[in-house]
Amino acid sequence: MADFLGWLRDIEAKWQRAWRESKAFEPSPDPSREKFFITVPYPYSNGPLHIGHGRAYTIGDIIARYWRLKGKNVLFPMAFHITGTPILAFSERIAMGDERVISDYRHYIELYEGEGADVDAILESFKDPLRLATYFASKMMADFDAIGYSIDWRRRFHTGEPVYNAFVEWQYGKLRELGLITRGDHYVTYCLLHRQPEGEDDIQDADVNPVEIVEYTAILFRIEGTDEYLVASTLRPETLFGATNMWVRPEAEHVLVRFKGKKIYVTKEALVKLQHQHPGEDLEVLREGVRGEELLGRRVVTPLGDVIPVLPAEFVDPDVATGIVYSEPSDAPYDLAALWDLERDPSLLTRYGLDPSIMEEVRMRKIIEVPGVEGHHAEVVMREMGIRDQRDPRLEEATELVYKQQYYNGVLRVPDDRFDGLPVREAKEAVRDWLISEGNAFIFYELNRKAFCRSGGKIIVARITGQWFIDYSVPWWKERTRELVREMTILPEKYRKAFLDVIDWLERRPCARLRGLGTRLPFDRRWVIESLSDSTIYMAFYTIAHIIRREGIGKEKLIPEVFDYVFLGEGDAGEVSRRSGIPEGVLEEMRREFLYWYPVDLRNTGTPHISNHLSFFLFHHTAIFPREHWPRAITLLEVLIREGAKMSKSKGNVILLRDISRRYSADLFRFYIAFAANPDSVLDWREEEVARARGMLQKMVSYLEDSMAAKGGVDPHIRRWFISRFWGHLEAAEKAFSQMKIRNFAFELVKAVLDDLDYVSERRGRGEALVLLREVAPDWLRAVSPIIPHIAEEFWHRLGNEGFVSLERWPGPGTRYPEDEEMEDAVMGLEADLRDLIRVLGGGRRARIIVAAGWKREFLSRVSEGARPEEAAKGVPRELRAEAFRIASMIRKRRYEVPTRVPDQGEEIALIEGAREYLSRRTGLEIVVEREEDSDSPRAGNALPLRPAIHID
RNA sequence: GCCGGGGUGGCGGAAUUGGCAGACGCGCUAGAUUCAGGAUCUAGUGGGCAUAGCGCCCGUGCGGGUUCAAGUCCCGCCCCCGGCACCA
Repeated sequence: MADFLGWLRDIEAKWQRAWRESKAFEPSPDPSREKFFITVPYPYSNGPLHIGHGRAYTIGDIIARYWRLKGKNVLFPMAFHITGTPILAFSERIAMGDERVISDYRHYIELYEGEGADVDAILESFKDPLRLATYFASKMMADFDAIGYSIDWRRRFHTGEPVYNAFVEWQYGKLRELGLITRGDHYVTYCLLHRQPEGEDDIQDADVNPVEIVEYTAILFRIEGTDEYLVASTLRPETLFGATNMWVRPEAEHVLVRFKGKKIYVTKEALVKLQHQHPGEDLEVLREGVRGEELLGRRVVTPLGDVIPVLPAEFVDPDVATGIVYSEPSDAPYDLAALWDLERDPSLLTRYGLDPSIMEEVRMRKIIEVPGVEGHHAEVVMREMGIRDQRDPRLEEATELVYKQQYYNGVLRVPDDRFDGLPVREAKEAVRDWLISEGNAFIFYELNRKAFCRSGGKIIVARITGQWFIDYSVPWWKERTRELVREMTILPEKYRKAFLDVIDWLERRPCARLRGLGTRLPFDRRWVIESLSDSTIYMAFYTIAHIIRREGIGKEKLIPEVFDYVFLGEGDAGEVSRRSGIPEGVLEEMRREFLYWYPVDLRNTGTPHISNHLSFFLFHHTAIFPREHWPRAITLLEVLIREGAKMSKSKGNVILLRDISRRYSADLFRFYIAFAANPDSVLDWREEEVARARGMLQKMVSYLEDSMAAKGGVDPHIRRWFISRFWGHLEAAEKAFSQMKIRNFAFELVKAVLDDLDYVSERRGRGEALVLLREVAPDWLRAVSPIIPHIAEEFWHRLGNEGFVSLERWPGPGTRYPEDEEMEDAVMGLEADLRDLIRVLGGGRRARIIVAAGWKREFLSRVSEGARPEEAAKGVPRELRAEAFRIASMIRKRRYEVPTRVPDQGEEIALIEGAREYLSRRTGLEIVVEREEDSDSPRAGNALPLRPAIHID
């Protein structure tokens, strides 16, 4: 075939059209048939999908088609997700004229529209985020169709549709009634430029260098003789016991503010953070523009009552926490280094009018004991590393080293019974809690690093008040969900543990934001339900979406009572009809449809969803639905990479789904996805392997074409062998499928059968292979149709069949002929042995094949029927008994495997005679068959049933 | 750090859960055939030793252990990947 892929694409388009026109995959409830409801999470429609997404949909479609073939009434629906900020953000950036985004989207549009389209007009329309979303949704539909997915598109929707909003509002009303929605404060990364929370996606480099929120303890130190406080921040409040002095950066700008009734000094940077972390609280600024040097030389009283001086240090960063720190040189390398600097160079003090004698007030104390560390820990480490001053960049490393050792092995040694003897990791929390409870400290949130949003705005930590949460920590809810996970099917099984761990780990989770597309919280309309939280039970909506659309039912009619009735069976259809204005019959139809299809039989998606979407999916089902409507199974896929590397836009190595039907072919893609890797391993898309897969399909098609009109005789043994193997492959495929080993499934169905056809071609000639293929073709086409439905459909019709192979039944079971399989294995083994001998001997002219004597067959027949080899050997005539025991010992050592049925000598001779021409052709030897009884070869005694002795001359 | 998943030939990766490790494929080697195409076909391919075959020894990150039998189970290490919560 000159242009195999071209031919494939043509038949693919043809059959896709035929399926669509005949509405082949639009199932309705049919109580006489078992249903199978499979879902794959809907895509987020902000741009074209790539083959990574395609893996889950393709495997999903293979599963859908398989169960359809097994006779189930299969529903495979799809919808589109538009909730959240990304679509909104892209739309806004297009409206703002962001060149990079515009160029990306222009490119996407060109990809789909081709020449002559008004790209600018379409781009212009994207200023409306909904238009952007629906544009890509419709393109995704076309992409999916072009891969041959058997989706029921009547049920599609997107998450911005008012009717969907009504559904989600109902869901959240339910969750609230159940007491699963709570409200409280929440700390987030917040952009000062945009004045809104911004997550990882909006922060520069956050994907590679993560931004985390860390908790400092901000401790109040009263300035002696005043009612004002310096507030120093620390990650290690337990070191307060060793505090020797305060550090202030001389040139930093500080402010005096009234906070929680006290007058406190912090840096001006810290003030902004305080304001965002304590919104709505009185934060009265009393003095501004206080330079750090003004504070130097004062004495402060620690919460422990010690009096310590305020000294200058340049390592103090005014933009970290409160911008002031206290010094604990025994355990903090930075502090010790700064003290050394001051001792070494008194001018650092005198320049601020401080008398160097102030250093005498600094009294280092050892408060943490670590086994094996003598003296001050910081000093020990710094001397080892050779660090001398506070500008040394290795101070970070030294700090980390000390902290690590102390965290694991350190014990606090202080004159305070409450804390003395506590391990460092416990002391830290104990001291912090004590300080806070006494009003001497508060928590100050800070980032682990400086961060800026993509537009350059500074990111800080802010408190969101009145944040709505879903409270996954509610014990009965967790327990119900655990029960579900323990009962349901999860494949591969190894992920079940991951689900249980996620359930344990989940606590409260914010479920709404103040920005983004989606559904508003019904009980607080300022908030939009966050995108992962509005997609947990939407599979239920598929069961009625087409009816809502068909009937033109609007949001206003979809009052909560409608969903109560349809999904929970609550209330009375007549009453609900009166209230909602939806005809009673329609309500009942929706109820029937839901009851028929629910629960979800299978949800298929990638492992990255375990810790979020899939767990929420399970949680929400157990909260809202009765047990009989909980999901039945989850199947999981690992990710897809390309040529060993992750696909990413920045690498420019993304293959779009759109390209599949143009650059490859639907069946080739499907086959490759199925064949390249099992779902639980990473699939590496490699062009060379794709070409290999194409070669296999081409070979398959070529066999099929040639077989269409094949007829003629076939060797009966070879026929039984082939037919038996064929059904064996189908059985193996079914078994593989049941374990989600899709690769093995594809292997058995395609490669294994092709290999057998090749073998028959070699053994008996291509003509016989084609006749055999013609015999099994209808069954083969049915079986492969889940993977390569277009090729299957094409040849199914060429064979003169009516109707779609896609709607046929899985074939079999067929007749197996284990003896023929075993006998042919013997021929293969014989060939291999002959080849070995030629290699060892360096050649040969003639091979005498000596088949085992009759007495061995009688003896071994008894073994194959279940007798123990030694027992059976006893029945052998005395003069042969030694030989029989030798064979028995071989059997026990697995040096010889007894055939399941030992053929008689005549049969075995016929077998080898039948293979003589083949063996001769393959080995270049003349083949002669002899009986052991008649042979004068010294090797004749080696002969065993189906393992003849060989004598080469 | 916490939670999870993994370390098997030159490479990607198999091993029905304790039962002949390396399936399948890539690559490589040799041969055949043909150049109308990214070729195709045949044989070999973990290391070592042997050889009239249907063998022997060693080998699954490291160190111990259980067992007739361990890639698989147990104990202790090392390394890699993913996730860690207003992100679709």
